[in-house]
Amino acid sequence: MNSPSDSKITSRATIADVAERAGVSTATVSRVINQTGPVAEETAAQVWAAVSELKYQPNAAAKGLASRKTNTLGLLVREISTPFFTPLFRGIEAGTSEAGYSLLIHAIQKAASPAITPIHRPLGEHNTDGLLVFASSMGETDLVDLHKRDFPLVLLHQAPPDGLNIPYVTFENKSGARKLVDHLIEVHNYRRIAFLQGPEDQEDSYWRELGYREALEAHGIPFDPALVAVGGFEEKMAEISVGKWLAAGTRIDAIFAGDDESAVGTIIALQQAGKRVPEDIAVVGFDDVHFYRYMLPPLTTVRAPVEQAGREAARQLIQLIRTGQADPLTLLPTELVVRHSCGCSN
Amino acid sequence: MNSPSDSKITSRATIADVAERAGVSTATVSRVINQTGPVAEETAAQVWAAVSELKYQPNAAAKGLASRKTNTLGLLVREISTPFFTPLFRGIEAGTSEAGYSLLIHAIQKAASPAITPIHRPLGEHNTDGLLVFASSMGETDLVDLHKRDFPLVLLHQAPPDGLNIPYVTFENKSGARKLVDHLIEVHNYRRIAFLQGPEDQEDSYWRELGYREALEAHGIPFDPALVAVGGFEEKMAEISVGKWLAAGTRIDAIFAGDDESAVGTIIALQQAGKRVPEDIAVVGFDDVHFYRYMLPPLTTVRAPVEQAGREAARQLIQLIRTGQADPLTLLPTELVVRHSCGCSN
DNA sequence: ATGAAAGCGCTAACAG
DNA sequence: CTGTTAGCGCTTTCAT
Repeated sequence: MNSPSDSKITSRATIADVAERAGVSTATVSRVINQTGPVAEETAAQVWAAVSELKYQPNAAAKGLASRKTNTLGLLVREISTPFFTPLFRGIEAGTSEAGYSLLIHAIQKAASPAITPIHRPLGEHNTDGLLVFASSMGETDLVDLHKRDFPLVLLHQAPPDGLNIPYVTFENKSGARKLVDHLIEVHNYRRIAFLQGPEDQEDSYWRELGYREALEAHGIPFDPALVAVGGFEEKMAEISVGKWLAAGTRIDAIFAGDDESAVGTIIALQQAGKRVPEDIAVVGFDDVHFYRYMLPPLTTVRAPVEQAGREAARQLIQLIRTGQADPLTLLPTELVVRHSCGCSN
Repeated sequence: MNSPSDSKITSRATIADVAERAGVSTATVSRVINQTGPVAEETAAQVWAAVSELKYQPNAAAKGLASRKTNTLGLLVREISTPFFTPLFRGIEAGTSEAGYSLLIHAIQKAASPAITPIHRPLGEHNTDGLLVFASSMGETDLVDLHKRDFPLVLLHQAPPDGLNIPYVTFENKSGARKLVDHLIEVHNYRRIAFLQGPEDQEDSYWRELGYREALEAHGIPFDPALVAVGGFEEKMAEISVGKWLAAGTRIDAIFAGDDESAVGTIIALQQAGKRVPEDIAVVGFDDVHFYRYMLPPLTTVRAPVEQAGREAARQLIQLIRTGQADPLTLLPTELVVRHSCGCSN
């Protein structure tokens, strides 16, 4: 098929090579490849032939320079190792590649001092056509800055600062939490329900707490500050907080751990203290992390459509890039998943 | 600080703008920014001042075009959702960003027909300075092709085809499996030990099976084909295979599930059939997936340094890009983790 | 329907 | 130590 001369190919074929091979101009090659502008069928065929003979692949940098776009989306995240990240990432990747974009990732190292924002600038502009910003991975200053410049941005699990019109996708944390706590109260008659807060800068946590409080209020249960502690959406932190409650002898019927990670920590702390879950104290989580399906006891939680959120965020961003417009707020529905840790005999 | 004129900045500052502002040539600006070539301290200071005043950020595409490198590493993966992926990715990201590179990700969709390799070419060349290829995410043809062109490649968990000199990082699957099965035989006196194979194209699986066989042989236990089935490094597939053994009444002392995912499926199948683990049948996994720490019973497994493998792969690739050389084979050590599912009372 | 030519923003000799 | 000047490979008017 190929000429025998392709043994020591060092540099790749350029558009000029293709043009020469096909006997046309580079402009024509560009037209057929990008389907921009009319080209005679015959000519196009020749060009395609040359392309495959030369195994031509356009140089992305040159293309980007000339066309002023990269066909690349940037993703800014802080913490990669949460089980939460896997489905999210999967969704983002799917939404991105389905639309023909590439994904450039940048993980902010947790260790970095909080004040001094590291140079995640490489992702800022000109390297990507738009940015997906997860939770609090970018400082407000930078956010405002980029937005002022009309750089396409979509926020994930974090509301835009002030009244900035940056599209924002998350799921129904409040109503999910509400359903969960309603269940605890209505079905199981628990009254002393504790709550473990997530990280301060996590909006999800704020809304979940609101749902928790609303549920209490709706059932005439007074809010008790002694029943709220930090869980940090982390196993260890939850373990510690629960340990303190136990040590203090706080009377508790059930613990809404804020998320599944904390629920795991909670269960561990409880079991180590000789408490049975759910007989002595019930525990519920949030997110429905896949890996915890087989926890013992099976965890009652709220299913958050994490993957879908990722995909939707990518979609919004691409739409924003292409049309300049996107939905200001995308709220994905959550669903109560009743298993056994709440006391149900599922 | 800034002039009040920065309200309607539309296009970004270019190197020419900086040069003008600082009263020097673009070449000088380039020199100070990239620290290439000598520049008077005073001049440099002026340039930096101009840079920050203009909030200048180099255009990556232009830089890439001119310098013929992208400072970007590509990562090719097939399946993102395995728990295995999280730590791997974390390691890769760390190794990549520590060296000042960016990470471009491309996940091959599983659904795609096996024969027709999709165009994952965008990652191929010119978009990245090198490629990290995970397991069998790239067809051999493409691999050979890229390698022939001297495109920097590092393989993860997959040996290079033929005698191709492509650096390759993985962990000590064989000796890990050996240690595991030795433990089963020597400590617990099991003789009828079954093995669940991973996917055919997964090299890891091959080596684990070899370790398994070696252990049997070393203890004079004849290899019994009836004790080997497919697990696919998947929960469901393992469940099915174990179900078949159970249905067939195969006598089994212990099951080496190939990996942790399969171990979970194995335990589920066993428990559903009313068998106790480890009392009736012991189960061991491989990888030591973080999320399964709290499985019941606690899983005896082999800890694979997944994150380290990712980081190391990134390092090797960068070294290959920079120096043209890298270690042909990087073998990371594995460690036996004895918990309870093997029969030990840990 | 096609070609010529001017950049896109930056780097890298080569002079000075 | 600094400036001039070609390109890098591709897109995109503007002619034809």
